[in-house]
Amino acid sequence: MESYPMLAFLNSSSSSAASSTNYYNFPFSLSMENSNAVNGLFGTPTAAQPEVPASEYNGHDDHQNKGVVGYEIEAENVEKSKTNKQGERKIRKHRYAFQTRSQVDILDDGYRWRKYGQKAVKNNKFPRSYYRCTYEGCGVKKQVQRLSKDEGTVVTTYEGVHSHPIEKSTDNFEHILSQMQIFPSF
DNA sequence: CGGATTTGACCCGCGC
DNA sequence: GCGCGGGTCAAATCCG
Repeated sequence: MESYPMLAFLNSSSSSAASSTNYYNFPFSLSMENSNAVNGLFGTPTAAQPEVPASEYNGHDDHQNKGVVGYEIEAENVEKSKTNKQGERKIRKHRYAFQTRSQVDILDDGYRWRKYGQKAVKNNKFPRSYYRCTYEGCGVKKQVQRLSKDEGTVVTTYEGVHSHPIEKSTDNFEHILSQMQIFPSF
């Protein structure tokens, strides 16, 4: 539970932008290029908490001094057969929750998202925003919520895998980092 | 004008 | 069966 895979990922993979200053551990953004890598990385059960409902974050924050916390949430079965009530396949989607510290809610990871909903969360004065990837055929979703207790903590939950390249250049990665203030574990 | 956002309604699963 | 909470839709609105 103490070892965070994204650290290894940052070291091994494209850390060009982060090479100059590597005191921050930025989980996604870069990794979104090849979600498979993320899938493999997080496939290893490192987290002690298998599935933590997002609501758990609010009242119970056990993130002592970790700037970034990432762990896999394996959803049992996310079946959304709203329109057609036929026999929908029970596709189990992988969900990855990243807990970061940022002043802004929108952490631009290079993909284009369209906001499609916003709901108030129980035990949280901040709402949760729902985004969907606008690429045709790409049903990747993400939701962003802010801890009411720690205003500076933002939890981003990704759901699904992108099946297309990134649209925006990764040059703005440093810009993304400028938006964030991540506190190292030590 | 076109695409993104806002926002209340609607839907659905679940627990009582 | 009903109410609640979470997730999504969609019409109105905003904005570049």
